[in-house]
Amino acid sequence: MKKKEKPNYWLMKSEPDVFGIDHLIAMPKKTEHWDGVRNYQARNMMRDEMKKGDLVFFYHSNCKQPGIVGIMTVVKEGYPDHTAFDSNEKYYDPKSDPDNPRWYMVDIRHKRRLKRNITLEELKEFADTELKDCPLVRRGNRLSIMPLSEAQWDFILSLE
DNA sequence: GCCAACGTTGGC
DNA sequence: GCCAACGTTGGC
Repeated sequence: MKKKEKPNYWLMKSEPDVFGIDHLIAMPKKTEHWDGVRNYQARNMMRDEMKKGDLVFFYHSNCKQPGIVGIMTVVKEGYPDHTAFDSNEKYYDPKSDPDNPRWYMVDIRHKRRLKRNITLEELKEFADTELKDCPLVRRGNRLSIMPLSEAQWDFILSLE
């Protein structure tokens, strides 16, 4: 009998003014490719580790009230970020060659909003306990995609 | 391969 | 808008 694999858990940041959860919900099938990531650590996670069916928190960054606003799911695994090849694109990178792409993305589908937003301020209260290993609540963290353990995921959801 | 300079992220 | 923290670049 085939056993269903457990999903991995992630958190992905985006600026609501640029692409927020409302933008995702407005997309056809509420699905969009997560382009524009130009950081190697985040790239590696999308290219190598994110699997179809994985669950992702949608985090709003660089805004009045940063925090987690919804849940998404991975619907397409890592493939080359074509926006890096197009000089008209904001995230154009001449060093990314279509024959040897430097940047990758995944496709993400909206699952649901949280019943209420869980703010960074609130999450920081657990920086020394339940979330002590989570880079999100550590000062100076700039990683736009990060993995969460199942325990961290469950804990955050329990705050909802 | 070191490291200073620079650019970007993102909370505040 | 400020600025700390961090990643990347490039001279040496």
